[in-house]
Amino acid sequence: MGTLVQLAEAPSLAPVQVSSKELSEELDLAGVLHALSDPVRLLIVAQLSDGREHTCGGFELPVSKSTASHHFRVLRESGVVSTRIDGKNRFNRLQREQLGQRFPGLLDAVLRAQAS
Amino acid sequence: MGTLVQLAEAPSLAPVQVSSKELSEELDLAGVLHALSDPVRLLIVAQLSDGREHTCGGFELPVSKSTASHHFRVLRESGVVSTRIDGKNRFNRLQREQLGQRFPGLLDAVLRAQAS
DNA sequence: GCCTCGGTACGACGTTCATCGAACAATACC
DNA sequence: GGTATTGTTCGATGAACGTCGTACCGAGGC
Repeated sequence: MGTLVQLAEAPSLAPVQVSSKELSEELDLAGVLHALSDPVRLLIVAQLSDGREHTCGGFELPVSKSTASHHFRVLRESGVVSTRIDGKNRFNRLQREQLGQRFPGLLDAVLRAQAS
Repeated sequence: MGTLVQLAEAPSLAPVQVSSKELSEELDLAGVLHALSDPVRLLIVAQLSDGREHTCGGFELPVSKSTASHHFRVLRESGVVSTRIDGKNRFNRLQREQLGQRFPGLLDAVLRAQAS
């Protein structure tokens, strides 16, 4: 079974949040827009818009492995994407609920614009 | 009467487009999102969201005059804002129609998110 | 004419960014 | 144990960005 990092079974004194933004941090509008303002990252969110989980390697991206990892980190830290670790895979998922709650209609508009 | 720069009466061999994007250039999603991903520029579009025209000096911005001019240029070149010259004033207006047509719901979602 | 006012253009400066290759770490498989 | 596989981290590098002050320019007012 896959376990989220912040729910690791170890007695973690400082629970590391890898999957998405800390609950205390606010979703920042400028930060989210910046995360979405890169063509490669728009490709990622477009492929994630099916609502399913995708591993980092499951994307067709025109950049190197390390650059792709960088873009996943930007999306993670901005709160657009969450990551669940399972074995040697990272399963990424679009944070539709949180984003839709904080910025209603924003992600949908971006996805619709990207699709056209 | 104010005249748009690209309609200047002078026999301009290379018509300068100041007010907004060239008609030939496409509105670029990543470019628009990048233009909207700065706090100062979000302040500008928020104050422009009343639909009326505002001069560059009519904004309350926490930056210098030259920096503000830079941000207006980014908004202009991305197609978010158009500028009409009248006398010694530049009147800026939000490009709601063009943006709404190309990216339906996007600007509205950003403005709603910014307002909250 | 001169001077002010509104805004742009030009450098300059420091920061951030996107990109890469190489090294590293963790997991799974043999 | 050894070896892939998956993804992150670490410099490094060049480009873009945000910021500023100063100089500049066009329009109006004196």
